Amino acid sequence: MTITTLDTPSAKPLLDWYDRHHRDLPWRISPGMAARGVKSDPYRVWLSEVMLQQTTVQAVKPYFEKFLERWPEVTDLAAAENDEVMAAWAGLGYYARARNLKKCAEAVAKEYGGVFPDTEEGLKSLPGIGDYTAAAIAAIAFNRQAAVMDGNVERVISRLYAIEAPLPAAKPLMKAKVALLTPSGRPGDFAQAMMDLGATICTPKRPACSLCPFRDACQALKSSDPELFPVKAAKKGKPVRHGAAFIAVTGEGEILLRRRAESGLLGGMTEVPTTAWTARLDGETSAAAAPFAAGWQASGTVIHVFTHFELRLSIWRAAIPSPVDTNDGWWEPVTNLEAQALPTVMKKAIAAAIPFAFKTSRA
DNA sequence: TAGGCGTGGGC
DNA sequence: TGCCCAAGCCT
Repeated sequence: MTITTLDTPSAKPLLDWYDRHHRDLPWRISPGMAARGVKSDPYRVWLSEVMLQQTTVQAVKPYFEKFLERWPEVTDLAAAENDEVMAAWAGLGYYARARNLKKCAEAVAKEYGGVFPDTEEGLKSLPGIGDYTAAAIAAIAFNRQAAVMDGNVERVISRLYAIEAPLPAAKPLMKAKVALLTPSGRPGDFAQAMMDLGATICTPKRPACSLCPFRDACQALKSSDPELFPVKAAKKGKPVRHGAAFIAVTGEGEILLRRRAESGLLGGMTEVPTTAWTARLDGETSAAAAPFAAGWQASGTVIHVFTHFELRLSIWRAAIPSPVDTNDGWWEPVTNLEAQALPTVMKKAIAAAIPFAFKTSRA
């Protein structure tokens, strides 16, 4: 790979654009404040970056506020109960992030005396912090000249240089371009400016090129169509899996819940009893697979789409007078479901059998 | 390395 | 409406 500085534009127009058009976000120090010496809190930067992994700003905002209010410092999070953290994360998705968040907080508290390491290498050694997040924290919280590359930056760079090679193979080339473009002054603002640009101007569809600070330098705009970039490798089809979920409700208004295995899909989260989720549609989706004998009644089907498969869950409901002894799980009052670590698919399953179990109809 | 790993919004 | 997409990480 040959990289030259000859075709590298200046970062100054981008930084000037950022000074005027940056987004105000709960975890962000505005460039004006930063220029006056206000430092961003590494804990807040880390917390927001982990939450923002593959997750939209709008989805993250309420979770960030909730976590910060409940656990104001990394040492507070380190001392929290795992179940509390998982319940607080419920609904945000990619639950391995929550497990790693807790592990990371504990490592920072115990191994680093409650202070985040200030180098990419040190940060990357922590659970849940990879290439992107390590560079982002190093740049934003510690003002290090790290090459920050996320999906936004990939899009901006691929267009700026009209990179024809498909992702993910083209990543090293793109990262080298980012490194050349990253200024030694204001590296954190540069990283955030690239991401704001990708989120608001250099969007996947219908980019607003006339408003872009790189409009004079952009090779895709000059010689092609920016919307054609980045080029991506072909995707594969999404398989369908089937299963059954069982919602048992006692006369006292309790529901049978249990805890999923610690690792894997929805690891460590709470669920209602379900069969295995298999590719085949067979007897396993019938009431014969229920956790105990009762008058199980079909209550429709819930379809939930995960990243790599579509789940069709047959819902079965039973009203029983009092709790039944089961090998695992517990009986939880329906009025206390909001406090459980229930992923969205489980809220949908419960809502299908008990329409008023949750405040919002969506789940 | 490529696949596992959630969820909700936009078009 | 079915897809694409969103501040990726881990194995």
